[in-house]
Amino acid sequence: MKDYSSTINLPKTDFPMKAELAKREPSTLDFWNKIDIYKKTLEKNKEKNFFILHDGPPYANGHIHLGTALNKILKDTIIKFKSMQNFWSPYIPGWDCHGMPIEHQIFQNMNVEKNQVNLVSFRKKAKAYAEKFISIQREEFKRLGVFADWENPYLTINPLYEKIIIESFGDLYLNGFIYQGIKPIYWCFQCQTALAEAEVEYYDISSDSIYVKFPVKKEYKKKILETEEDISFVIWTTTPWTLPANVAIAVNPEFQYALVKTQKGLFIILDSLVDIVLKKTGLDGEKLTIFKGRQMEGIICRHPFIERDSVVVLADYVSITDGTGCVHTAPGHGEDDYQTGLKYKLPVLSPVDEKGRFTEDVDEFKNMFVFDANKAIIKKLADTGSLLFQENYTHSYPHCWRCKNPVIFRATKQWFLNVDKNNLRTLLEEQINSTKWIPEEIKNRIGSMVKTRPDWCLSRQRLWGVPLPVFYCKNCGKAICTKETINNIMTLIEKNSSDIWFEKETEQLLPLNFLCPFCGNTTFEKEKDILDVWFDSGVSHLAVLKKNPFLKWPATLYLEGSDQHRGWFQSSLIVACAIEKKAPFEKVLTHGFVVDAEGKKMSKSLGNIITPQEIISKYGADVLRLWGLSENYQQDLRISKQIIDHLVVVYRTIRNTIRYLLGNMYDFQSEKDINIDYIYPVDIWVVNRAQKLINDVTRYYEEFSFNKGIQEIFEFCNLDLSSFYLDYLKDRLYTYDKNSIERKTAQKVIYQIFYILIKLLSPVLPFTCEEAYQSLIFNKKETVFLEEWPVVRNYDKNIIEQWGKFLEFRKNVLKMLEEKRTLKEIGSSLQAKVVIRADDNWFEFLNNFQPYLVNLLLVSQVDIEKSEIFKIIIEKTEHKKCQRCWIYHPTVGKDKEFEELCEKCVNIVKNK
RNA sequence: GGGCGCAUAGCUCAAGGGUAGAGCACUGUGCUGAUAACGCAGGGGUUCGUGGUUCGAAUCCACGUGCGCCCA
Repeated sequence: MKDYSSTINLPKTDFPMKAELAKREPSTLDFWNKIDIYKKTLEKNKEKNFFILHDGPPYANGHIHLGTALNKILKDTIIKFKSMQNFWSPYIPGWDCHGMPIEHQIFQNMNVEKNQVNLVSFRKKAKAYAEKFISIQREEFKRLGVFADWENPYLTINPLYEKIIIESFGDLYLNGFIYQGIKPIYWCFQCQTALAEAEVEYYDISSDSIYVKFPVKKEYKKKILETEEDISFVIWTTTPWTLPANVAIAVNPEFQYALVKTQKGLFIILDSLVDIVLKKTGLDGEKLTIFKGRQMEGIICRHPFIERDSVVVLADYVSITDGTGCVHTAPGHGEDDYQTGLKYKLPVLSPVDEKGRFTEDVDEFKNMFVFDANKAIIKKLADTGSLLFQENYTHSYPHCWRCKNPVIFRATKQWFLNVDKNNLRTLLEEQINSTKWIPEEIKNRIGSMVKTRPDWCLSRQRLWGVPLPVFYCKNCGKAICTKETINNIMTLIEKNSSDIWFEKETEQLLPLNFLCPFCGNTTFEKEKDILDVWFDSGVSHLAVLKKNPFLKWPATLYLEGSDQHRGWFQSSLIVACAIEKKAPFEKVLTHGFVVDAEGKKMSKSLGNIITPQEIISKYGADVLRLWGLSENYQQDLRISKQIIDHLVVVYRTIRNTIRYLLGNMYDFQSEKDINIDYIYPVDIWVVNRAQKLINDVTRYYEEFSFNKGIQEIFEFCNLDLSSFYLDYLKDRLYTYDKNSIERKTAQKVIYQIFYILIKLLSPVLPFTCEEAYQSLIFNKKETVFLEEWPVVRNYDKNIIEQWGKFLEFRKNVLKMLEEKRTLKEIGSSLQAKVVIRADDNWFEFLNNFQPYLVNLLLVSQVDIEKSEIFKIIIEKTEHKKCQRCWIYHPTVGKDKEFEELCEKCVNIVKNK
């Protein structure tokens, strides 16, 4: 038997089936780099509509993880999409460079303490550290295929950026948003320094747990019971030394409290703890009444040993299991207490100095170290008859990470941004309402946060940051921040970076001959605290969007993880509303967090961390991108070996479809070819189907639902192309004459579909699409990213519907064929003859598809007969197989010269 | 402990009161002219649990469980 494979037109392409992305992607990166793709794609859209995605700065510490990778992949995909849609969409990446984690790391490297360090050299080290990780992360982001202005990122350590931070602070200060208040912080009396949350470690210690009477003032007793007897709240504390700062008693509004009559008077105790308290204090008791905590709000008690009121307040953190249910509250000595204090506008007392000794505000215990004062205070309570009970109590307590001593909570003077100044909070809420939040539900989340949030504490007792640009007069002690001082600092910082604040003496930071605006004095001190890093990034829209004429303010889109509701979204919004009276973004899109196969977060201790580097080096960046983009990223995103394996298969399917299209276009290369008219109905269908694909995918991308778009593309490749259209097309492509109308029109369709697919996929799989695009033999631009997004032409819904019905019919035929195949009556479907008994409707419908039914069903014979009932019958064909086109045809054997061929093939072979 | 959210096939996702649906994976099979490919068919679900509303609930309500983010 003769081999005819050399006489048919088989696919031919250099585009390999095996992706080997890890190996191939770097050369695509080189290519992009060489042609300066970011600039080129940008210039294409000069003077077009703006689409400004403002990059939230990742922290310049460590390598990127899957979360940061996901964030950049999403941003990049959106920008690539918008750029192809001809939007002016520059992408200026940023980094957050100041702050605790870097400071902490440098201290560990240097192995010294905060007050031992040379500020200037310390800051140099911190800067170098940040810069090191900026370069590392930059390369890692580039490797993901992200197009950006990598040479000109915005950095919060750039002097120009720092200048804007100072300017913004000054702006807020001069408009009255900034005030000084006091707030408790962790304080190490040994190291004499403030500690951040990350710098405390919790160990168990044994403390004095005491129950203390707080008598209710006479005029408030009737709120509980009309009686001549004294009524007292029994409070509980494990830090007796904080009692001098007591200003309130907290009760839980929802719990039941009892008034208990004992030998020592009437006591208010949480109902469920009465028995325990009586047992411990050795008292007998009788419950007189029961009431809800809520009813006691506002009752005023007397402090047991200081002339001061203590008011009953409500707090839901009051525990049902420990103590007495009435919690001693000192806003100067605890975070919970402070928050409650803010709510009730309680004074923040903190009569303790930096060495942990009582100040003169506590006359009786003045200069006494607070932990030593515990005993003295307990004695005092016992002497005055206020102490009801005392025991040792073991509990977890914060300690300094360096000296390992227990820390104290101590309130210090700090700078705040007043969220209610000039109705700022109302403006924030209005602006939240007029911003488009995606998904919509997150509006509630940020809305309720802003509604209840306290003033923003801007002070940090740290070294690695931008200084709080405030001076204090050495004579009158007043804080000074004026237009003049701010301008002077701005000029200095622009020239020298914020290091200058730490390098120079106070007077050198002030304008020449500066006088205190309050008292005319000439000597000053500079503020030692620095600004919260959230303030650094919170002004990025001013420093980046406002200062660059090629960008615009407000941004079109912010896109960050859902943790940024509390973070950057809020800090940016507050700064913008206070200064510009408007939100800095039009839309805000959020994504979830990356979790493992079980939905658990990734952590060292669980050992379930997967890094982007692992995936890229094994499967390539395009597979990683496909992962992020084919999940619903508005929820948490799972990742596991199985998920990646699945995506590799999806990737291969798409790649292979593209490869097949390319392989059949190797000789399709002129405008003349493109201008042939369609003649086959099935071609017209697939072209319409592709238009619907463009329409659907574009709509999904517009709403950032990439997963839905990708699913549609994938199903198009699989269902419409692979399993039907391309399978059907093989006969036309392979067996007809190279330049026949059958083959050329098929190629035209393939060419068009290829273009559509490549464009729709290029924001998602940039490496693969570029590679495929470069394999195209004619009519291409320098890069696929200079192509324009396909515009949807009108498509005929009727055609799509008709063919949908046909494909359903085809499915039935295939099922019947499979039955015969199982019975071993046929192998290839080309061995089959299909007899269709059709009623009038079906007869008419199927006749529309003649004379192509044999081709469309990939069988050798189709007979349609009219009948009452619809039925499909499969028989084995009686014809002989053509050895060239494999179709079983009645003309096989008719030609003397080529007895093995059908009429069509005989003609083609003879013409060669 | 509080606020916000999520839970549908082994995996990624659909269905938003009326028989739970795709693709992948899996199993079987055809082809050997997309070949580390391609075609066809099949099995696979207490829709996280428990109650409630309803003629009828994956869908609406309540409570719970698990998980995530933020806060404490």
